[in-house]
Amino acid sequence: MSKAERTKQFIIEQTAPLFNMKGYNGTSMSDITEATGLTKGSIYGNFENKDEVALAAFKYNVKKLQDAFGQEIDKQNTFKDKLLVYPRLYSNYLDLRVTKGGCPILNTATEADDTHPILRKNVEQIILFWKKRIIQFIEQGILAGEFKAKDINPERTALTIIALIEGGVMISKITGNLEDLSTVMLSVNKVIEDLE
Amino acid sequence: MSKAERTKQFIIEQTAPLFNMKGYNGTSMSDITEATGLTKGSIYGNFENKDEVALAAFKYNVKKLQDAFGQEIDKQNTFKDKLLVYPRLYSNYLDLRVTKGGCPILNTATEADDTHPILRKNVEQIILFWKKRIIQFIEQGILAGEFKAKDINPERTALTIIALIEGGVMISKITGNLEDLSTVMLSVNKVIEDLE
DNA sequence: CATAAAATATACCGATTGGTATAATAAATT
DNA sequence: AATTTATTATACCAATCGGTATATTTTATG
Repeated sequence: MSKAERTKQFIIEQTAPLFNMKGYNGTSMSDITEATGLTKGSIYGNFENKDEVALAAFKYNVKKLQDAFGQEIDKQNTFKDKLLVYPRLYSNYLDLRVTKGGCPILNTATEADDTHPILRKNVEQIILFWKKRIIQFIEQGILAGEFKAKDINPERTALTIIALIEGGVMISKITGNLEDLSTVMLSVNKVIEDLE
Repeated sequence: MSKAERTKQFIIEQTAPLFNMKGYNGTSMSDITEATGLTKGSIYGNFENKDEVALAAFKYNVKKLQDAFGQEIDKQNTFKDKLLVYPRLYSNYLDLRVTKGGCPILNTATEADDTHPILRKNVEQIILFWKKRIIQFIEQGILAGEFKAKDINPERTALTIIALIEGGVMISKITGNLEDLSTVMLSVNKVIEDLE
């Protein structure tokens, strides 16, 4: 890894929590130079503009999320257990502070949906990818005989799980009560249990 | 209503959609003067600062929401029907454009949680009030014999309904697919049906 | 070790930010 | 109708915004 590549990575790592907490509009270039200890020349030598830093920070935060979940999902042998990883890890997600400032998907989605087309498109793709993954687990679970084939709507179930998670994070962050999130995760558990 | 009061109300009405779409940080004083056709002198003659405009706009958006739902809830005779108002109205909430830019609770919560203590506190109170209201409907429904007394956790059910709604709004707004929200609302329906 | 190339720092740009003092105007009161 | 009061417009403020040209320093290469 060249010096520039390392610096680029360093900038991303230092600003990712910033963008997740303060948002795109709330994070200024001086916030970025302050957090990294670097100067504007250095930042603009490694990134085209603020948009590129924000996008890289968002992708970094999402990757962190996906890595944590992907790793745990891979350990599971049944599709039900794979699905159950979501409520289990999210139950103390805010406590673990995987991504400081809450869920980057939720944060970026609500800020960018009406204002920032590039970020918007990126969040949309992440959500659609996530939905597809859950749908696949459900469909594979049906084929494997884990779940009942009738009365199951994989897409609806996937959307329900995602909505519960993101809504739960939102509630928990605003009340400051981490238990709210784990309470909502009990409902995600039930949704998964009801598949069989 | 005095001239000043009318102007104040006018400013709120014109800026409420702005704050809901572009957020607190994304809405500038010039956005406000442009949207109202007034000058800074007029804005600052009616409001202390930008914070006050934002807070008033948020409260206005929430009231609009509460009025629409409260009115429909009052029409219902059973507590189950009162609860069912939420999924029914939210099913085409984004289509109705009651509050342009999506749900003000969701938008303000995700922006303010780590950055804006005053707005944060206000959103928290709204959420707690909403939760309490749902819990009351459930408890009254149990007393009225509409819902079964056992195996029901009113708080958990309330949090689940709110999470589903807010999560559903977030998904629908980012995908641009209004059907996603109504799909998630089917799950809210089920949560309510399961109470009896 | 000298030199070329890459990376970072400095100093600046015009535009915009939220906010204010004061002047001009409109409304209410006598 | 005259005068006081309330409201709105104008003109300005320092600070910060995102961004850039250039100088300096660091790193890699011959």
